Amino acid sequence: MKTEKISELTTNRLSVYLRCLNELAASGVEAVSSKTMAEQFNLNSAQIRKDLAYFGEFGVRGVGYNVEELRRQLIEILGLTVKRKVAIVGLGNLGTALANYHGFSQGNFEVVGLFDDDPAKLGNRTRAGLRIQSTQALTDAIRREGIEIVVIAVPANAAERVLEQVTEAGVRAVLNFAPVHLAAKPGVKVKNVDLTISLESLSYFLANPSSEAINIVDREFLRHEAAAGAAK
Amino acid sequence: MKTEKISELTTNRLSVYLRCLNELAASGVEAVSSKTMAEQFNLNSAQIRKDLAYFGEFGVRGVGYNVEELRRQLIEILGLTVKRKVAIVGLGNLGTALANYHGFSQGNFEVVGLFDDDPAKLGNRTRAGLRIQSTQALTDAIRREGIEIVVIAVPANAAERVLEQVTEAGVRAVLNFAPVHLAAKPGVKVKNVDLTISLESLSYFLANPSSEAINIVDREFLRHEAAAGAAK
DNA sequence: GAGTGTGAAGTGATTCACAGCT
DNA sequence: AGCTGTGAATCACTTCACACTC
Repeated sequence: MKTEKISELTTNRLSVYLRCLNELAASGVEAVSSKTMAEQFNLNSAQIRKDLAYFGEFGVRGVGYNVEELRRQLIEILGLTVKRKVAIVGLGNLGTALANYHGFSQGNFEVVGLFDDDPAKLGNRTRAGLRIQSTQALTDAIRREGIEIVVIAVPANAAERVLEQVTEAGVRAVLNFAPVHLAAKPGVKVKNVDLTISLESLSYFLANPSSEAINIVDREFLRHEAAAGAAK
Repeated sequence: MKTEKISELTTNRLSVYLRCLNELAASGVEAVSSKTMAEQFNLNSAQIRKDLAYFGEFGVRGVGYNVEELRRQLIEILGLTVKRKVAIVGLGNLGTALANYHGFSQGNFEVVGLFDDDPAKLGNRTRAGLRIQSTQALTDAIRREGIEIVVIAVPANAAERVLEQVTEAGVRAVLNFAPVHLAAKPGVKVKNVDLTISLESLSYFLANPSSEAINIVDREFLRHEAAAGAAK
């Protein structure tokens, strides 16, 4: 076990390993080797071992990893032992979608607040029965409810302002769907999901079929897309 | 100008540059330097110059880049001169959201088909007035309408099957929202958007505040998340 | 024999630094 | 003087290969 800095590429892969272990556990499999897991996502087995070794010695030489135990360890490492409260800001099409999206409220993340500027939307409810509130109530709600993650689904020009407001209120984790680069303060993490980049990347590929270079495509599985930029 | 292999990290950044140039053009700015652009997304100016230099010599030494011309060039490079037809498969919460999502149908991408297996959904219409069709009609529609991009928004266990079907029908670009690693055939590009990984990544950060290492966060802006794995 | 944990080597991406053009 | 284009240097990530344990 080392105490180096952990790359986000590594932690992203931990999520994937966890998913894999969940399935194995559900099928009653008790042990698994890095090689077996590696084959599932064309990844190198050494990479899996290395990723895990950053956090401890979870395996048994000659045997492999105990599925249940490794699963518990990953849950612990990823901080999934506690439920995180989530607020969604911006209830346009995408925000509304996310509010109704099951995988979102499911499991370890619970959407507890919806906020929008548009007076016409106030009071509307999503399928889950949550009421849309004014963004003026956001700061209060974050503090009162202990909201840890904010999803920004507002137009690009409003995103920076929302980030400032929620950072001010003490939020340190933000999932940003607005197509802008947000400059986060140190200590605040912004993950970006940029559908335009994804689509244009596909467009590039369609326009330049030669870019298909098989070995590259392969290796690019699981690089992460975009993480925040702290100022300076 | 080189003819090396272009990394997806580079093409993702091209999208960002284009966005920036669109704004500059809208504000009437005529020329811009790599340094100015770099400051906007805390990126290194050499990286911008290098990214662009893969495709040609667009700048003028001592002066910078002409906004309009570089914009045109990027549009050309990214294949955004033609409109790409898009189909969405899986009209659950997320798929429906995407179908109604404006940024999607806007600009260079046009959603022309919605497909779902659930008989109860058939015939339903989205805001834009599109009818949901059976997935049995998918293969036909792809060929008839010239659909180039398919968005997969079905549950994890159905995603692989959809990928096979649309690949079979000739689609070479796929945007996958299902939380699984899809093994694409060579020549087919799959971009993954995995909200679970994003959320768990934020959870990891909340659970391990020490992971905040400022210089790393900075550098991680704009790495891409996950691209397909071709078999083998 | 099988499979982990890990230094060392290899590969790829970013940044530096500067020659060369305007 | 200012800014591009690019080889060289640096840095980060992945893969190899093997000592070690069960």
